[in-house]
Amino acid sequence: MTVRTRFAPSPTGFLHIGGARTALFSWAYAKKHGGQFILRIEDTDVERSTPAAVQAIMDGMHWLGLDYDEGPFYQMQRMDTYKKVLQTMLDKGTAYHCYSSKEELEALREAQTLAAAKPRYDGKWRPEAGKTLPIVPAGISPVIRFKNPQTGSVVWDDLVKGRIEIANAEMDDLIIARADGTPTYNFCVVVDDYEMGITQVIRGDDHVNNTPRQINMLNALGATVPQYAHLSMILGDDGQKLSKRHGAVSVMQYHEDGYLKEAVLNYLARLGWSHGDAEIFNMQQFCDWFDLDHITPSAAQFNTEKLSWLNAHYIKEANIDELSSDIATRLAALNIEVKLQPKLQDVLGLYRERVNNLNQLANDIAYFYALPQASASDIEKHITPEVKPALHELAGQLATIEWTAEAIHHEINQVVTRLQLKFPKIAMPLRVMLIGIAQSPSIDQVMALLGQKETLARIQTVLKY
RNA sequence: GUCCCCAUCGUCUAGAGGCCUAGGACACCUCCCUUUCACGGAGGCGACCGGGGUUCGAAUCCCCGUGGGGACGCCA
Repeated sequence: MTVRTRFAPSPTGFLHIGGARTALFSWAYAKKHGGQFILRIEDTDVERSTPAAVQAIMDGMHWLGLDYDEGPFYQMQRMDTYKKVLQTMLDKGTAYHCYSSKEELEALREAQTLAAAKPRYDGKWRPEAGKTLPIVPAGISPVIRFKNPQTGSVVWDDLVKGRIEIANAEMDDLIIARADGTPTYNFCVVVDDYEMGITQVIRGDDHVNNTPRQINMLNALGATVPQYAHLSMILGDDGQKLSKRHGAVSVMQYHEDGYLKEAVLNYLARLGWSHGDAEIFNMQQFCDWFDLDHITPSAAQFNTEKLSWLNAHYIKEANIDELSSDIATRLAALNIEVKLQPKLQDVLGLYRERVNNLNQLANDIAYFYALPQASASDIEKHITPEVKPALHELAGQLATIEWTAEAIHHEINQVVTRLQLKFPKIAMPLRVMLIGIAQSPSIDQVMALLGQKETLARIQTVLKY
């Protein structure tokens, strides 16, 4: 049987880090086994679902390169199918109409909670051999409930958590269609997983409790039960649960925040899954290695520092043209236009080794294309009266030489030696004058890239004071 | 409250009864490299939640605690 997995988000918000990892694992599992990965949009909650959220989710998946083989399928467009199945179940007696009102149910729940019992439906309208049902009230449209078995238990071997057994006595008859006739989540999932031939359901931990109900419905439908793999959740950097109010951000935010998708992907893959000591691997390797056996069943805390470490690695590895185009975009956002000289690729070649973030990279090299603004304290600290003569002398010499890093280095050495100064004594003020801060790569290389004319102009500007 | 799940360095994890004196990675600390800041290199610090079993032998299996999390909607 060919493997078919799916990612089934509800379009009520962006694709966050947890959803992205679920999608990644489902995707990788399908790839690993030469199967299909399906995208299904669970939009039956009309109130909260939005087209913008659908777009946001697809944008996130697209950025990460999580391509799907089938879909997107929208549940709202599959109503006919659901209604047909609903009718079949009603006919077969595995589902029934329930006329209990929302108010009635709420009161019931309240009473049960008060009595410290598990809130659940009391089975008032559940048909039973020899049982007389209440009189159907006029003018009330009923909901449809699934007739869940009341004895025995549901057992499945979770591919992540192992054997899980839940007693049917713990479950009540869940509503599978609302009063307005629209089917609900657990029912749609069952019908879809069945009809789409899903073989492995890989989803979040929070669905563990839905699984036995879904298995019961699958059985009622005479369907093959897929395998289930429940992924534990991802906690925020602070160990707290991620929520809209606290720390949950779109994966696209990582793009904006200067992370390469390769880093995010590698990080996510390694969060809750491992392959021996492997830390750095590309998606091809990940798909080759991926298995459900090595997923940790416990929750994992997100660690931005490790993500940054991976980001640094992938910035070094990145294709230089792709990196350039990314950085040019970020510079544009800073209102800095990349000029022809120095070539952005060359500048990046000098800088990419030292950073772990693309925004930082753009920011660090901005001075090549825009005038830097040194702080008064840096100027005061480094451009002291005693080095000014040296700087003047150097400036004069630099105007005459061939403009290469070697020649510049040689020239600085000459001046330094002649005036009996330490190299940093002159390198630091040069940095402040040229770059605006006292930290940079090798100053001679920076100057070589900046160009003779620009370098001298910047030096003169400062020395005039 | 009921049910379900989880538990190894600060963090991500390796670990399938002897390869464990518990390994790797991030972070941190020290040193080296050095023209500053980084990068890089070499070291270091640092964990099996507690208690009972089972066994010749337990991080690993079982039970009980404890702690954390999840579910209990005409949400998904």
